[in-house]
Amino acid sequence: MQNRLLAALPPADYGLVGPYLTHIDLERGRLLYDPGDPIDTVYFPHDGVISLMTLMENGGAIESATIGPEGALGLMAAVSPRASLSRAIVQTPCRAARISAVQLHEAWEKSPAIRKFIDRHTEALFGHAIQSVACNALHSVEARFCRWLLTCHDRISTNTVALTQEFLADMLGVQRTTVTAVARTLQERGYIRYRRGVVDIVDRAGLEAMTCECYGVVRRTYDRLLPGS
Amino acid sequence: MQNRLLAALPPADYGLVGPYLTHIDLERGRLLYDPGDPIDTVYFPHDGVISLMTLMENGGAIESATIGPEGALGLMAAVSPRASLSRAIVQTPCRAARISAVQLHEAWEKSPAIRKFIDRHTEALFGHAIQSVACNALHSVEARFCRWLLTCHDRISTNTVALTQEFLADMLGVQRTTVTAVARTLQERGYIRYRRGVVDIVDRAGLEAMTCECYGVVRRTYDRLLPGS
DNA sequence: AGATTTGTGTCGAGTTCTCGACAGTCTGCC
DNA sequence: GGCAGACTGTCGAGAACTCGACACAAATCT
Repeated sequence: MQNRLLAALPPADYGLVGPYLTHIDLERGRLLYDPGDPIDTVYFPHDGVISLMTLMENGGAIESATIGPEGALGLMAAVSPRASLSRAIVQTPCRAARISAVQLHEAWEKSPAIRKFIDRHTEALFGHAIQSVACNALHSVEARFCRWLLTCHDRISTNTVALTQEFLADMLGVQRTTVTAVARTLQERGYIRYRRGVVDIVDRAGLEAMTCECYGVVRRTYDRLLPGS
Repeated sequence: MQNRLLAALPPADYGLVGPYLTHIDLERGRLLYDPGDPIDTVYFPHDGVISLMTLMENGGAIESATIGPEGALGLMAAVSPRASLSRAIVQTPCRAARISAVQLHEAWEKSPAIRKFIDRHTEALFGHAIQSVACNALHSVEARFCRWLLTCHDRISTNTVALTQEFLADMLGVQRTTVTAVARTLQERGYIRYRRGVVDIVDRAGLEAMTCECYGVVRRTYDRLLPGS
């Protein structure tokens, strides 16, 4: 599996970035950026999920968007230098390619194809964010729980996700007890199985029937704007 | 009052767009874009507020971001042609300058200053969106009501906002009866006065004390990234 | 093996908000 | 002036979620 943005680049354009890419493994929980950090490195996940989290004054943190193999973390820094607006942490263990923002900026200056996919990615990520604004205001925790699992499942190659209910509660911005209750009903319906720190996705179709439209909307936005898988 | 982006452009750069700007009045409620519409025109408000709304499948609509004199509507279309992701409607009567996306794109190609402010604006708008994701998940209707009023107040020159509770309920994604209840407590505390279709802001400091941190966070993001008023 | 830490199950009181209903009021239109 | 339509006030049942508390279970450490 390979990052979809990189994979879709024509050879000549890939040649501008390929030599500067470093391949790394990102372990779960690794902190890549905090708000205010200068974005000096751009990460292209090959699989797995990176979460963008908005930090609140009380120390809380809630997920505001995610990055997977269809995109990249810090991509806007290729246009011009900037600071991170959010915290970025590695959600699932992740192979990735990274490149310095400076090198990517040079490629951006030379390649229309690279400028185009960065522009498209920015738009897709914005679309993701505004859909989440609506989702968080309108939809139940149950629907959002399913959406989160499905989005994660799309980006990994297994049916097993390592996460604690406590952590997911933070992501969704709800109480841990609420997550426990939702997880129980999903397990009773046979859509998932879970144990301490692990969730298995058993019946994707079941989750899809229970999530809100936002899952599909965001997914289609990415499919429309960015290279297919 | 003048759009802050345009006002901050050096004369030489302004010369690239000035001749193509048309000044217009936008009446309240006017629909500028719906999802999927090609963005052929960019609007620079001199005062007033334009709302970006995410449409849901059931016909509902909820505000996901706002545009005021510190920014512009459709600005990303200056980079390359695209379709709107959301509905854009005029929230308060609004003087504005408009320019065709094609003309603005030509200015974008020639002027580094224009490219820079468009890039900054995109980032600020993204910051606005991700803060709203968190806000909608974590904060009470009361706090969000105050935030909405304050954000609006920043962008108009009067203490009077024309809006119905029904409409505001849609913006916030809550029931109209909830808005009524919140409005009543704010009036009892002397922060606002309202009557059919009109809200007067009486005590800004009171509203500021009651809103969430998100108001200040978004405002500071704009101040940091874009030209001051 | 025992001790400690971390994650989960459950309970219950309390709050916030939903959702439907209906009456009353204001505004503009004919 | 009267009518129609749009906006607001209020009520009440019920659902969703919060928040604190505590017991229990699984993983980790020594």
